[in-house]
Formats: sequence, structure tokens, C-alpha cells
Amino acid sequence: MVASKSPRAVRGSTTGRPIMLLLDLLGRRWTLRILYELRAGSLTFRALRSRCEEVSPSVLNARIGELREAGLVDLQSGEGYALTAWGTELGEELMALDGFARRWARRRS
Amino acid sequence: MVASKSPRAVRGSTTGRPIMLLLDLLGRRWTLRILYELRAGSLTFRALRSRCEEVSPSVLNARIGELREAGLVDLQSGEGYALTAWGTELGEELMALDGFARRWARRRS
DNA sequence: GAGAGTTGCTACGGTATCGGTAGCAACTGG
DNA sequence: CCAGTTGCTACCGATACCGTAGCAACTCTC
Repeated sequence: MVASKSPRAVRGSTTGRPIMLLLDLLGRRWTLRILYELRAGSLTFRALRSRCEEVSPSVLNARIGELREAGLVDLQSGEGYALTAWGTELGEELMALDGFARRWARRRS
Repeated sequence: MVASKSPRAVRGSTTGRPIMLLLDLLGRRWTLRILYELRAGSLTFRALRSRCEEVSPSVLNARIGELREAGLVDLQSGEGYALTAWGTELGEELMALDGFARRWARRRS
């Protein structure tokens, strides 16, 4: 199995609206960060962990499992973890946040 | 005070990069959802709570406090909570996710 | 000015999630 | 055989979260 515990399918998506699924998925600790760190290329489990400030492997594995189940991340043997086509597309959306973040950080003291 | 407990300033932003601050802020439960729900206009505390599936008021208040401190959300007396100019800008970035979410939801079963 | 209805917000206790460390099985290269 | 990877799990203490109840302040209406 691929870690398909499916903690709760999707946490609180009573509406069924896709955006809720997505917001729910992304609103978990380290999920956004993982996508961000994988933007430039594949990383091994441990390398990814290092990039994420040595997050607990159990949590990292849980997040990876969710992202794999969502079809956003994939494990390719020998290459480590990488974004899928969907993951890449989402990553590009998130990269728009980077520009905003810089402008935003400048204004708040 | 405005709920300025500042749980940890920013969770794990050892790098100081603005994007990390932002990802950290957005990677908390309900934060993305709150921004999303406020996109169309102001909402009172309780209305916002209803939109967020009756999230615990303590958590909602914590998230609001963080968003206010970040200058993304504002409380205008008599009007309820609303996005600031920065919040609106960020909200627009997030709205790009909505289109992605629909396409993405279609592919996964 | 008493009551009902708002508002934003807090306190409390139980529970789920997260964090930190240790370590396993499998594989690779000597 | 041994050292060094890899992905991943188990355990358990710490923290964030949830659910309910309720408060003070304000606005109505009568």
C-alpha cells in the first residue's frame, strides 16, 4: 500500500466543492512547504526532510501519502520524490505567492 | 491587545525568507479557508464561523489575530471582518487555485 | 429601562495532530 | 561482511485543535 490510510478523506469538505478539498489539503502543516521545496526538482525522502527543517518523518510521510494520493507528488525509484504534472501546475500557482510575499514582507515593518 | 500572543512569531522561519513566513501562516488550519470566505466581502465573526463549518471560536479568533497582525484582515466596526488591500491581493492569488482545483478534481476519479 | 437579540471573544476539558528520537528492512558498493 | 545509503514505522511527550458554554458590550423594541 502507498500509505493510503486516508486520515479523513478530506477534513471538513461537506460541500464537495473541489476548492474545499484543495484548501483542506494545503492547510495542513508542511504541505505547502513540501510542494514549494519540490518545485525545482526531485528530492529524496531525507533530503526533503532536511529542506523542511527536519520535520518528523512520520508527519512527512503522512503529508507525502496525502499528496501522492492526490496525484500531486510521485515517487520514482532512484530519483526520489517529485511533482507530477498536476503538482507542477499547482506549484506554479503557488510560485505566484512568492512575488506577493516579498512585496508584502516589505510593507509590514 | 489584538490577540497578539504571537504563538511563535513564525513557525520555523529560520531562513527569514518572506515566502516561508507566508507558507507558514497559510499552512495553519482554517487560514486559507478564512481568506477564501472573505473574498466576496466582509463577514461578522459568527458569519465567518458559520462559513467555516462552525470552527471553534477560539481557533477562529487565533487565526483572525494572526491575519490581522499580518495586515491581511481587518475589523471595521459595524461591518465585521474584511480583507485589507494586501489581503485582497493575496485572495486574488488564491482564487487562481479555484480554477486549478476544478480541473484537478475532474481527473482524480 | 427591562428584555431580547445581536456583536466579538474567552475558558475549559477532551481529543486529534504534531514533534523528536530511535530504529527497522531493503538496497548498494566495496 | 560491513558500512552507508534509501524509504519508512513505532513509540511517546508536547502542542494545536475541537466542542460547548458563557460573558461583556452594544443595539434594538417596547
